[in-house]
Amino acid sequence: MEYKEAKDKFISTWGSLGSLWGINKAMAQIQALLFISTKPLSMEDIMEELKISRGNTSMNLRQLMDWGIVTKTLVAGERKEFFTTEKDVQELARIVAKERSRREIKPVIKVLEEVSSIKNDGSEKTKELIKQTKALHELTETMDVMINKLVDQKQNWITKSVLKLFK
Amino acid sequence: MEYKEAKDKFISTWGSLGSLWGINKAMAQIQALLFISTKPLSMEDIMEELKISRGNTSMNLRQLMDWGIVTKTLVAGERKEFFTTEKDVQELARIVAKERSRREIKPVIKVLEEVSSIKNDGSEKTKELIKQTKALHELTETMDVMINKLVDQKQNWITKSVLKLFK
DNA sequence: TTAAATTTTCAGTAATTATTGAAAGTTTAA
DNA sequence: TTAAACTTTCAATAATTACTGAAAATTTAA
Repeated sequence: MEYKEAKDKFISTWGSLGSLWGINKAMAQIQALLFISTKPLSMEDIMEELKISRGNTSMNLRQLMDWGIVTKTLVAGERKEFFTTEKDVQELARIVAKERSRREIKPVIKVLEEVSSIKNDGSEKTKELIKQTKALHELTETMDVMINKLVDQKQNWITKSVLKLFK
Repeated sequence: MEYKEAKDKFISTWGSLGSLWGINKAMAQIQALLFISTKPLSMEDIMEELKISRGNTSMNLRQLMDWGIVTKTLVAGERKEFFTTEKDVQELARIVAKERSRREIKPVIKVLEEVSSIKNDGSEKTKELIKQTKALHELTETMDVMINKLVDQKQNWITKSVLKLFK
């Protein structure tokens, strides 16, 4: 496999994976492109490389910046803006985990809390609703705590401390 | 908040969350409904409760069974089929984690392996592609191993052994 | 200032994904 | 057997989501 083929394969695979972890294809592909680029890319570069429109590029870059994954960089002597992505995979994982916790898990926890604390009128179905949503609440919260603690361990958290636990 | 409101809130929240972790709304809502039901439900019950068509119900129940989350159960004296979902949240989490690993993570790992092992022609961009996809490969594989090990710990894996690690 | 370069916004459209409903298929009781 | 009860399939359609392209807005060089 040559460079071009490998690159395209990486970008398209990462792109379709993106839609699974909650971001759209273009957003994931832009990130992938920046991730393997040796230098900052302009909007033109990205549009051309991925064959997507200016508007699409602009909107998705904005979202990536909202996530904190991509940043604008100045290139000496150039008027237009250039973009780079976080290059360290572990830092990337930390950012994604934090954002997903904030955007998705926290709101669900809130609803589960509300639902599981309704008044128990003694009926079978109310008891079951309370019991099951409580269990779900506990699980979700524990996972959320785990994720956040995990990603707070800056140095080699995965390879060092966690893996050996489950040898 | 009364039972009906709490139930609806739970089902709709779980439904919209579903689309985030890779299954569609109807599928997630059916699972949610079964999860808080005190008895097995028939297709009619589900259709009526969620106001969805027979076809939709049938297809999504099938998918839930493919995932191993929902099972058919016989109800004495009844001709039609009834359905139940796994009621234990931890078992549920294990099933979901395993399935996601198999369906999503494993294929990505395969591509990352391929891409990161292309011939190094010595150019900057090839070196960067190899370096970055290798890092991603390592991270993804480690996370996958973690998830699978985690969910193999049957008893109280989360609350007992993991949480205290990150106190 | 101003006008060229660049980016953003957004209405319209395209592409994708989910849902319906009815016909075809299957199962079961008698 | 057969016919009623029930389930599945799938073409048609609806709903949702993504993308385009051009006009409006912003930035910068002179």
